[in-house]
Amino acid sequence: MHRWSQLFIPTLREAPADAEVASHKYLLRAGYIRQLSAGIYSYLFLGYRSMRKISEIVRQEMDKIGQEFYLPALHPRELWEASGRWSLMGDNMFRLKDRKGADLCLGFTEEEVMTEIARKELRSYKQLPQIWYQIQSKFRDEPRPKSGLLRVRQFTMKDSYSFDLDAAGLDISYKKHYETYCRIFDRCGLQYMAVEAHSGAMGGSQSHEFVVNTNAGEDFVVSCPNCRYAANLEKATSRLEPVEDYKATGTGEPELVHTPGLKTVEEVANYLGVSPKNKMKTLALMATETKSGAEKPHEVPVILFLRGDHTLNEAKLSTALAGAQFRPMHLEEIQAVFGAPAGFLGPIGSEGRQYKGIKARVLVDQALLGRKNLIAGANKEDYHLRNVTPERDFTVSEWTDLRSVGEGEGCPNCGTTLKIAKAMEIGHIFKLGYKYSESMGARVLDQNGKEVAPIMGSYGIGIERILTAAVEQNHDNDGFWLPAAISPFEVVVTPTNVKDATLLSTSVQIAEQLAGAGFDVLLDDRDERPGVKFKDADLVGIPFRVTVGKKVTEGMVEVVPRSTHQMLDANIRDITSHLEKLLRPAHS
RNA sequence: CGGGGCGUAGCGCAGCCUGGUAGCGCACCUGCCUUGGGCGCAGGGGGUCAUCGGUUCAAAUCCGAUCGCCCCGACCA
Repeated sequence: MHRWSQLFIPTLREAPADAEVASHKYLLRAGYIRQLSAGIYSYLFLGYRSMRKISEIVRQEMDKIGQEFYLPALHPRELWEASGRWSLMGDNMFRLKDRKGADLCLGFTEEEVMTEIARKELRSYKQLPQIWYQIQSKFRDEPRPKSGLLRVRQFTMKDSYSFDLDAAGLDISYKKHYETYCRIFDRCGLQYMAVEAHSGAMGGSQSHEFVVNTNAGEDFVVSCPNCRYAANLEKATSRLEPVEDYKATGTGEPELVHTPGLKTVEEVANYLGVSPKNKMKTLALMATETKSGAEKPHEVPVILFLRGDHTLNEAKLSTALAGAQFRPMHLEEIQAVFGAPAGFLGPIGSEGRQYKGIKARVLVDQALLGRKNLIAGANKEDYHLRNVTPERDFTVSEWTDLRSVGEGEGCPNCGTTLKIAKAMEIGHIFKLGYKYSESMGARVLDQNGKEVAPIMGSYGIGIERILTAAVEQNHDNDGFWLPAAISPFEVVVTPTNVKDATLLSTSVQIAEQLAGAGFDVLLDDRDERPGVKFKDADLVGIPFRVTVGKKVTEGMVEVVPRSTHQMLDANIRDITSHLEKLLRPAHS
């Protein structure tokens, strides 16, 4: 049992003007956290107590499938050179030098350290599978820390890594993590979704994100209200309504139309009285590729074609370009590649286009497959073409999924209209494949005595994100309430007046009784007016309050759930069983 | 990094345009009063006005630079 009067719980009437999202405001106001610098926070008593409970849930569940390690946060450069990520991570990595001038970095994630251990220690298939995890600080020099604890530069991550002999083994390790993550987030009391995710430039064949719906989130998630389909917008696909193609005009061959000064899809479609769905959109980009030969990176022109009303999904393009960086072409580059200005670019002749002798890569979105008689740019200023038909008028070497799912489109599985909502990522699981074991040289002997690289997976949970998500999901104008399992206390006992000896002694007795029954109890024994205590109790997230007031003379107190404020009178004799029903429903 | 905004007491803000006295609310300390939703009265403490430099008899205020923080766009737990 803790006594509020002796604790440091610095609650604030007003939130600092800098705080915008609910979780940031309320965690500050409730005295959970204080900011030290951009994206760097201190956790005070209540905040850290909640974090410890979250970590403990994660630990208990992870211990069922893996083994906990504790790895260094300080890593030598050589380790990251070995995996090729020392340069790849760029400015996102915190780097430093030791007194001898040797380069070090702060742990961004721990594939390298784990793989280093595997490389040195694992020798035989008999030692596989392994699942190793830790709960540790991670350091990322984010370009833009934001939204309180949502995007920070130092945070706590549970990260685990699996090593298996083959893909079938990886499937099992992956599934174990999937199920474990569900148990963890269930126990933390979150409403979450597992969605298919973009595996990023790091490769890897399969990946799921665990997300929580909230407007404070930074991702968009596409989900089907009917079947179980759910995916990050970066990865999502949809079923498109069929589009009626126009009848060919004239000879049916591509035919120039004069479109003076009309550059956008909208303008051209309006002018010609056609639908953007029957127009092609052309995008011209420059990608930066680094050949595996490891010389200097060079730029490759990339030409993309999409349906006129569709938008490019940059994550999908990134996958199509194997992770290469890209940027829009400059106007001079467009002129040089197409011989025409932006706004009038089109597909005909794309195969032969090049820039400074480097042949352009041409990608065509799948939604154009089978379409006919489209409107497209003519690669001639102030002209477009009618009757453009892919594969007849220009060759398509790659049909690719490049478009973002739009509002109102159908589920790829069942056709029901998809929902798109903002979400916050709280966990992510990846099948890594052989990337690290190969690059770093981890090898075991298989049953035949042959040397093989173990196949890996990597799995993360953001501990602070769980707290942040819970606050985002459960707040009102007075503060927030946490699921009991991750709240710093389960119940606060509030005497309305500590100068009244009966109220105080009854409160102490109730608090001790509840603590004795295994509840995590806070006694608000401060000499404050009841209003102050009620306001603070509402602010700090504790899910239940027991108010000890005048009714003690009749042997009664009030039990108030924070989420609803629906107070119930309870007999003091029954207070323990009353709270057991509320807080331990499974046992009673 | 590109764009925008802001730095004055622990928090929220005014003062700056038009240079000369640093102010308000909350919080904090003392006393009284009060005790079911941030109560009241009286007294009090606390500020290198982000930093550095310039202009001036005189700078929170005008000028320049730097730093920090927040927000909007490319990255991720």
